[in-house]
Amino acid sequence: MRADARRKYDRIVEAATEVVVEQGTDASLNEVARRAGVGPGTLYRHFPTREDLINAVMTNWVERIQAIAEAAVGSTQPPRGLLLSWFEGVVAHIGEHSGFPARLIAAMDDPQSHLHGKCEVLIAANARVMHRLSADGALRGGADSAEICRLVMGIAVVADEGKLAPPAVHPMLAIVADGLLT
Amino acid sequence: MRADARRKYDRIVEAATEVVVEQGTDASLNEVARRAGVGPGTLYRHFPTREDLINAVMTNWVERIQAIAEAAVGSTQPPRGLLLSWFEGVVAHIGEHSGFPARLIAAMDDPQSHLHGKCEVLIAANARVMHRLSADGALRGGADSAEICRLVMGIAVVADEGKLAPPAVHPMLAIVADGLLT
DNA sequence: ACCTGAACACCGTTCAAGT
DNA sequence: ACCTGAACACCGTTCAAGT
Repeated sequence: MRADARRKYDRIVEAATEVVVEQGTDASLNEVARRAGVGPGTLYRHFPTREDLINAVMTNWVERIQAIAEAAVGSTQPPRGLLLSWFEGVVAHIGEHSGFPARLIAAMDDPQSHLHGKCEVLIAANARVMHRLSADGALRGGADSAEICRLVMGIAVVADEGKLAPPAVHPMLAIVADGLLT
Repeated sequence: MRADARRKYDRIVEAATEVVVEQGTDASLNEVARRAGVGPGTLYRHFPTREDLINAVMTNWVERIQAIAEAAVGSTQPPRGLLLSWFEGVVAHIGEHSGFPARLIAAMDDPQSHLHGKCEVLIAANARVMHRLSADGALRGGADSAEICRLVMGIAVVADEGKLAPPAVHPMLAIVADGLLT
């Protein structure tokens, strides 16, 4: 990639991050191009699909979700508290950008999607937490990590769409936790 | 309402039903007007907002959800099976029109929405089922009907967005059922 | 090799003009 | 009283023309 192209690329991602934070994942791409000081064609050249762009905006999302999982695995809390704070972390982190939960769910069952890798990261992170609880004999068993992630992502959509504050999300997560624990 | 207006009104709802069944709740309103053989202005005169139109399309949704709840309340199944088939019925019925689950969730916390009444119907129907299970001492208690509905609607969104078949939805509902039952 | 920006087909929404 | 359909501002996406 030529130096000037690289520069434009960076400006686009920068602008996209701004716009997505303000207006969510469904924001106008022309607006992004406008704010980046770039023609629409240039945006499409670098990011042929909207998911490509979102994927670029969410680059460090991966590390953060892994860090949250790590914290849960290393926690000394009792199982229920540990599971709940992990779930709360996931919902908060996924829901930080409005529209993102719904896109993640769609990407889950579509290996074509550029966001599919992010789903796999989440599933793996969740599996680590489940494994830790399983070692303590705290888990009922029988539930696949992908299923659990889908469920929690569904709650993230509810929180996003209904603009719910964390305390309003808690009761739903509590039901799920009770369903998973022995 | 004048007779000719009434006729146009009916044709719009008819066309909207068709289009929503084919393309979901986000379908083009101009397309609806086109198919109804009506100017866009006429559509807006009868249905100032998109939710107004969807609400009209979903008129008999109410009776059907109540019938499903009735069937569950009168069932002789053991609690877990009863709860699961109620939930499955709800997810299937809500998810019949793509995009509808997400709209219902948004309407839940927005009393302004014309779809808000539909949410209340669902919450009431679910409360009846919960009451029946509670009488059998099968419920853990502590969960509000609205919370449970939100959770199930979240699963409906997951099913909708991920185009999941009923068997793929079952594991998530099972976790929720286990979380609610004693 | 890369970018621009006009152009196209679409959408939601409004409102003067008609009957 | 009710309807029409042209009109407006927007959007996603493409592609000839430029550097």
